[in-house]
Amino acid sequence: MKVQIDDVDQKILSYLIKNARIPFLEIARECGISGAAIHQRVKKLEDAGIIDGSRFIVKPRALGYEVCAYVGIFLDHAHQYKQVVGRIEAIPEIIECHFTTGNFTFLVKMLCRDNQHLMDVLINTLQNVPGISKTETFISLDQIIDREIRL
Amino acid sequence: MKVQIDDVDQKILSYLIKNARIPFLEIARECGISGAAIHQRVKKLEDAGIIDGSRFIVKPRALGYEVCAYVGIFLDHAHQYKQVVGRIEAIPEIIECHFTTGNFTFLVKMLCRDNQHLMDVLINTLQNVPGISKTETFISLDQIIDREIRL
DNA sequence: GTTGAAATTCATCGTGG
DNA sequence: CCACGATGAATTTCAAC
Repeated sequence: MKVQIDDVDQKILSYLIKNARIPFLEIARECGISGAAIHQRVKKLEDAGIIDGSRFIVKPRALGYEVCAYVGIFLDHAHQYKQVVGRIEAIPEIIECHFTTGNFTFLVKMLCRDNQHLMDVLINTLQNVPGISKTETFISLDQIIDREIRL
Repeated sequence: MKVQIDDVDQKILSYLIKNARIPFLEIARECGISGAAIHQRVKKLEDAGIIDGSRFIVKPRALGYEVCAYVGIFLDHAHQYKQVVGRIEAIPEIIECHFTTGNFTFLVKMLCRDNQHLMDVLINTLQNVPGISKTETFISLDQIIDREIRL
């Protein structure tokens, strides 16, 4: 699972991380090697699992999702982990879920249309999951940074 | 800043969110309209700021980043907000930063190579920022969900 | 908003150094 | 690992409906 990444791979990734639709030939010109070589390296990186697909980034606001919140989740008992994970996965408003050290068992990131919607998910969905004892909500009033790892 | 998105736009976005490199012509065939129409609609969505670029997703682990952590940041005084933001932006390990309600002033997401690296950022970088009084760290032992909004 | 066709550019294979 | 060359496909533009 450990794959060697050289400088050229890094350079390729640094372009693709910023713009998934950049033509391979443009990267090739920047790197001074042929398009076929870029093609092969990208394929290698994909096969190795280093690249995990690509995505267009859509602003949640534009789709009517005005509220972003993090929710810390407490469990009654640790052994309810699996069932709770299953229930959480079924909640579409949750776009990230981490199993964390510290006070919470889970820390999840949610996108909701408005505060009413957020409350609905908290009260009617999350708190109804067997095993979840309580939650702690942090509403993101402003997302100041959102970027990829620096290569 | 409010733009109308119809069903076709939604369908286009639903494809591009999952795979930024899918050919527009393939989307065109699925939607039953011409490739040129897809091209123009995507351009419209980009110009309207609904689409905020595209990215290849790279697994942090593959690049040697083994540790993902969320850190809650407390400030001495609220008016130090601006300076602290500036300092936080300069920390490359921080890939997200939210201004949040609740106990913390900021909640940031960090990627570090290992626990040693994490500790270094916490002690030598974050705690050295004037205005930051203390921090609370949640290490993500497992990221269970990572997805885009459901369209 | 949409189409269809044209010109350009690209992705993706070989084969071979 | 890489370059080259060929071909089929995709992108992009534009006139026109």
